[in-house]
Amino acid sequence: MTATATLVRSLATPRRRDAEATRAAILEAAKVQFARLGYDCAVLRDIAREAGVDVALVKRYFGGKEALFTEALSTSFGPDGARDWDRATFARQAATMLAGSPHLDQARTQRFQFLLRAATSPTTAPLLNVLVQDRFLAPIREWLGGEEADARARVFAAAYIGFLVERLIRGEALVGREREVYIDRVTAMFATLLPDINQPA
Amino acid sequence: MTATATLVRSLATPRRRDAEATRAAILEAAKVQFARLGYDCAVLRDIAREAGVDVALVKRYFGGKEALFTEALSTSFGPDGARDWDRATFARQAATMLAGSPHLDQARTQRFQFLLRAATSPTTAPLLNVLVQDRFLAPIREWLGGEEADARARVFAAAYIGFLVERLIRGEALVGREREVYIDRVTAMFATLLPDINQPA
DNA sequence: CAATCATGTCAACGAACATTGACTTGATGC
DNA sequence: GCATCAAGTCAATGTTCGTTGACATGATTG
Repeated sequence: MTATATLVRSLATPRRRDAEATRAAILEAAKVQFARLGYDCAVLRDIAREAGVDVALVKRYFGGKEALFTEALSTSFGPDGARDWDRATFARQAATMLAGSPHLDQARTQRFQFLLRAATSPTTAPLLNVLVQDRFLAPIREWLGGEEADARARVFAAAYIGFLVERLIRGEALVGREREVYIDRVTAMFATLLPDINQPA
Repeated sequence: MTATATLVRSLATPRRRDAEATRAAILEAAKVQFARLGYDCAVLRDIAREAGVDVALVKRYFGGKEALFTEALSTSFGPDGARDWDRATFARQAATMLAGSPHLDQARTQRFQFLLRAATSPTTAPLLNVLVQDRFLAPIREWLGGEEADARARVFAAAYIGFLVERLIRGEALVGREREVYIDRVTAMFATLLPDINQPA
């Protein structure tokens, strides 16, 4: 687990005394740890060790744990969203993404874990509130379009969060037929939110 | 904040040396704190203070922090809603329940917060997993019946949690037309999980 | 009244962790 | 080559918190 990161750094960039690379390594390790453990359980020593760096450098480059978290969180909110989703296959794409292919988009899953953990920690929740509104809810609403776009966007976001939580709780990856059924079901639910589909009375 | 609990205890039950009452006070204070802060951020000293009790008594009555948490979680996992749902109106009933009464129930909100915090902390997630499996998933699965009941039950539970989370985050109650639209949308999603409805390809 | 046990109090230990500042090492410009 | 400064290392400090065991006190029973 730790070995990989340290190994990569020591082999790929054997030169030391590279401020930029060091800073980037710390930030990357921080994202991993914060996503996996949340702000409170993540430990600076582990982050530093995973980056192959001394703990004191965290202070030098970021100022402290909270500042490091803030920067990691902000940069994890990249322009990822639903912009490139196809309207016809939107529901299935979202469902597939939630099912989480073991190899495909580990980075994306990690980011969402990061956000969820940030949202449910009383320490970091305030920091996240604005970001969610601006960079997640608003784009989804705009992309969905149609009547009652706002309500549908919120329902989508809510269901989405629910599936994320469920995946976090279970931990194990979905495979085989179980995965297929899961995707089908979630797809069916998301499909009800598209503007061209009317909800049943 | 602290004053209330201490006050209640000191006035209502002026007699000390009541093991049962002490235990109950600790447990109640624990539920409040764990719901508000989560397992990691909650502090035994604050729990004890809120219960008007010395910290050492936590060990005496519960054994330790984790055991206290487990018991608090377990007793907070009561059967929340109706198991006597009508199959024809199940989806709408569930959606209506999620929309909630316009005035939010504080006790229920606290329980939801508790569960959510428990779910998203790596320390306590495994503990919650078992409870969810036994007391929530299994009954739902049995009630749903039909083909792939297990997968559908899990999807339902996940979405359900998501809507709870969304309500917790927003705080404000749903009213008027907004409430109607919300219920319609959620109903449409839940309806896809009933055994007699096939999901679209 | 005395003995006994449950209940409650107190002080302190030890581990974990963020933080800090002094010190060392390497590179860069003159 | 030497002075200067950035980059990196190391040891230690202070705090928070769960835990622990010894001690005190009130109730109950004979």
